[in-house]
Amino acid sequence: MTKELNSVQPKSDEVIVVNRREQILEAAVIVFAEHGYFRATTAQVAEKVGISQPYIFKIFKNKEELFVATLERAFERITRSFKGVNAPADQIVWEAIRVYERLMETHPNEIILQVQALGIRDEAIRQVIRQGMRDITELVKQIFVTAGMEHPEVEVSTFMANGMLCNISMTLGMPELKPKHLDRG
Amino acid sequence: MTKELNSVQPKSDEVIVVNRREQILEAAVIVFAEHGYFRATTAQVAEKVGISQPYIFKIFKNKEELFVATLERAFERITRSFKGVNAPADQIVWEAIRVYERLMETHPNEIILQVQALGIRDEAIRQVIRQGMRDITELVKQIFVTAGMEHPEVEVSTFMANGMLCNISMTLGMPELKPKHLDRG
DNA sequence: GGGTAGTGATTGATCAATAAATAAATTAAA
DNA sequence: TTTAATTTATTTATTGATCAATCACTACCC
Repeated sequence: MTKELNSVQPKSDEVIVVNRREQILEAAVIVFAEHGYFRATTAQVAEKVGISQPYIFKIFKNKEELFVATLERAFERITRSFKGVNAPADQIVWEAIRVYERLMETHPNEIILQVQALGIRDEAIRQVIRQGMRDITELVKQIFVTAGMEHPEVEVSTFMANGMLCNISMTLGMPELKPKHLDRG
Repeated sequence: MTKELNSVQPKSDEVIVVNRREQILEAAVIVFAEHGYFRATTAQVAEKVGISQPYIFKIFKNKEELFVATLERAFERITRSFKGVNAPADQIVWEAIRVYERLMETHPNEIILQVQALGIRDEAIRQVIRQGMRDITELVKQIFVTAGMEHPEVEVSTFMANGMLCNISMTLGMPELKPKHLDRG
């Protein structure tokens, strides 16, 4: 049922040292997205990696820190994706949408993770998501301004709102909730 | 610290029978909004009502059912608020926004509850929030159509997107995230 | 023989949920 | 109209599970 993720073939005698931290994060994203932060157990994450449950705590101080790390990773991927975006003013929004849509296809679990995090009341997690939202907003604004857009503030806000509705639509499994703009130009 | 909510003054000999179910729901909204569904304990809810913890389970089958009830209550309040909305096509959106903004002021905890619920992976809760979203979307659409609006589908979608961003802005305590439309017409 | 990578066994808290008992109120009987 | 019976409201005490986190140990490599 739960497939291990660390299926690494050592080439002859050369031992491939996989990064345990990365492996754990990779598994954690999946487990957290499926069961939610609180229902997910460190044992499930460990099982998916193929290590013992206590070993998680050799690498992450506690469960919260593990979740924070997965969340930060998710936000970093978003900002990294947006960093390269560049287009003339009349195309920049569609370009940004395109980039984000691809991200949602390739890393749906990270999107789910973020929607989860919106509702978590633990302060450490709230801080991460606040910072993440700030970073994305600022970055998108910078992109829109650079493209020479008319009303960047309003456009950024609209972009964030529709992006959020996209996330929620996906997390809830309600495709009918997706923003209607996106249907056709 | 945690103030009891059932401070009811019986008028002379006339005994005012307060509805325990309602009292519990009232307390639950507060406790859930503050700590989140999973961290909130039934003991905290009970303490706030001024009853014993096990008594909660005489009225609600389990914790999940209690949460579902609070969530349904929150959604009902939203739909009830929108039910009466009516205005000409060029004012209907602002009217809907006005109504929703008042709701956010009077019942912020119910909004927080909904944002929380977006990320919860338990199937019973997901169903409630899916239905709630469907109900609101449909109702807003009906209002917009009745007002004789040009592109109701797109407008409803935009309304939902900005509404969600509002909710998130509130839940995260990030006023700067609020939709920029709302600043001025 | 010390460092790195890892495991098995265990514990200590936390809570939802149950069960058994009690008090209070309401109805019925005498 | 007092009292007995019965139902309703509520509590105390307890349990049973679940898990994050710790500790003490092993195996391997340089």
